[in-house]
Amino acid sequence: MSSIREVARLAGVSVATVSRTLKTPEVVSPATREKVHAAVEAAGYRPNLTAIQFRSQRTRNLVVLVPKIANTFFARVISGIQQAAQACHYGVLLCNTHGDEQIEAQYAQLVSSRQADGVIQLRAFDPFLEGASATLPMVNVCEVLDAPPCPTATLDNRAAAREMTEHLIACGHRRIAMIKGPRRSPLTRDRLLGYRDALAAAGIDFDESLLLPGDFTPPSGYAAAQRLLTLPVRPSAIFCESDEMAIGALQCLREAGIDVPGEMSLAGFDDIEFARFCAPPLTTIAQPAEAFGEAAVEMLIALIEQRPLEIEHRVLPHRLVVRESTASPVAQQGGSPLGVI
Amino acid sequence: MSSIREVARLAGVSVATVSRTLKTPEVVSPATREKVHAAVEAAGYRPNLTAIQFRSQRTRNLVVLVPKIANTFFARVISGIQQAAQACHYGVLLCNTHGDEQIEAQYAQLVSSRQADGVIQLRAFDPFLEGASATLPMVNVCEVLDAPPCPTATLDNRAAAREMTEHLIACGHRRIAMIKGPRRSPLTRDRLLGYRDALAAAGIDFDESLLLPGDFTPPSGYAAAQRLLTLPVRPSAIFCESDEMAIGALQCLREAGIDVPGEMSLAGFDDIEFARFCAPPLTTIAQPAEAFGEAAVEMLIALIEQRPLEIEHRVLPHRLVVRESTASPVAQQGGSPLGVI
DNA sequence: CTGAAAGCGCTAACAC
DNA sequence: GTGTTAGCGCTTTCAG
Repeated sequence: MSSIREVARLAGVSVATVSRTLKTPEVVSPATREKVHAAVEAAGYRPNLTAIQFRSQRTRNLVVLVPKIANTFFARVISGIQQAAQACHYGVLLCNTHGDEQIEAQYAQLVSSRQADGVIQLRAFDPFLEGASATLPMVNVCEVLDAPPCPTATLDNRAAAREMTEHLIACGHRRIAMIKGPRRSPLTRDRLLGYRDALAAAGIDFDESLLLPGDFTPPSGYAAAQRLLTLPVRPSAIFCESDEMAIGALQCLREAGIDVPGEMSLAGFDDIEFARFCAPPLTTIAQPAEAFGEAAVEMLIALIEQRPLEIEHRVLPHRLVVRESTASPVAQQGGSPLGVI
Repeated sequence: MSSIREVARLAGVSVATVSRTLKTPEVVSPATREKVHAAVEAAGYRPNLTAIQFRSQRTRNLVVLVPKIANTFFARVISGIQQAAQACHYGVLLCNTHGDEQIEAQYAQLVSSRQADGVIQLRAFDPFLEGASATLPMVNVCEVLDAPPCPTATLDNRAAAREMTEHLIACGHRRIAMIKGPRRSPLTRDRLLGYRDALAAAGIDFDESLLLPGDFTPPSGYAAAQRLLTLPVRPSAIFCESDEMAIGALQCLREAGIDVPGEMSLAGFDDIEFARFCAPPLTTIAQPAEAFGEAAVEMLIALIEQRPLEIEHRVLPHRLVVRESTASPVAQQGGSPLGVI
């Protein structure tokens, strides 16, 4: 493992000159530059990154705190983060937190231990955030924070939920159930607001019994759908706060022999890859997963490099994607087989 | 940012004693240990990881090279890696290579630059591997390498494909198509071997026209299924080398009005989360994704810490999961609606 | 059991 | 333009 010293010896120059040739070649004469490069080659020199990091107090690493790596949506965000970081010559240190705050805090310490220059958080409710963000560069994306102690990028969840609800109302539905995320999540609360906005605008009474909690996973969607089917007056449409829950709900409806969208319209949220491969393809709200990752990296690096942020809290665009899982409840009498086969 | 020196001053001991208290407490007297711990507390001391890494020539970081982070299967493997690494106090540096060998080589250099202690590769065909693995700790999982230059963990792909084919034959199928992965992949070749083993054992002639190439994505499965439907004599079953391709194929069959499994049996590979939520739920081969990650970490850390490996090339267990997408071609006359709704 | 001191590989003043 | 030199924070001999 040849060091800069070995290269200097080979090139017949000082270590400082080697360092300069590598870092700021313009201040070195072309002739010495040549010599140094030749020596680098000859020595098979590879700079020791740990020494550079140690010396420069910069690691060019970002830590990413994610509740569940294997989640289809998060995986796309991570992919976007990795992509953007790589372009800026930053590395990505990945941490699966399982929503465990202790693990989160522990990993965030990597930054105070100078193993990383900043952290990207993909979730909300963080006591540790409040204290930590004061001292270390941090951003939060995808989730909603009520009093964000750091820059954020989110969706306009209220508007998105309103649009979806309006779409269902426009189809002719008036009894629209909602399978929700965890109760205490601000994100879920915002979406409820949008749902109620749309209801109110259409003069439809809000019915609390049509609200079921879930945890964004298929099994929770399945369970919620089951409960909805036991209601004295069934809804004619179900709006799920994640495609995964919608997929679980779809399974339940299929097993119960209920045709979608013939007898029940179903909508999701996220537009994961499999949404278009459902039977029937799922109406949903597309979230710009990779763009969340890019925004996170962009903002975090600005923070790290002490550049001012133009926008502290970004709102990324969503898009209502209408596929075949939602239709008019009138058509539900006919029950087009096209929706099922 | 208080350093070890500050702690030493506060505790009234030397820096060496502080270092020892932190690293090898057993060689320090209980009394001094107390004093040091108190001083650490008082100073709010956080060890500087970059200094430790630099000094000790160990980073406790693993780099993971993955072709596509957002792939459902890889995401699970990554999750397993992260989990296992965390348990061993190692960090995970994630790199999306897009199968680009230049990027892979560049990232592998992180190790020679001592930014990481070893690399986990999740794919095959790597010219750089041959040279690199000689010098740096590296393992390869999930993929198949013909002349592995490093420890590996794989499936017995031949046996798995044989089992699935046998299952289809046992159902009564004799014309079984296969939608395959990229041609040059050894993994895909092994699975073809297993497919032919089963065919031969059942006395069924091999028909090359039933083999279609794909790239593991849903669109490629869709396209391949389309081509199969134009065949003069259609197969009665399709075996896809990934669930994602099966999902694409299922979409195609649905659009063509072909009932699964009534008119066509369909099988996948991987057992991704959505396989059981397909309509009908997909028969597939379950791969132990997280276990691949754990095996990778275990072997790599052994390599790094120069402990001998009991097994150089591990074969992880697979499992045939029979769901509703495969059935007897005899039953295909009746076409149970339960399969579709 | 503890302290003094010598670096790990690199950068950045500061001289020349 | 280039060389000399003093560390960055920590570990680790080597003495005591």
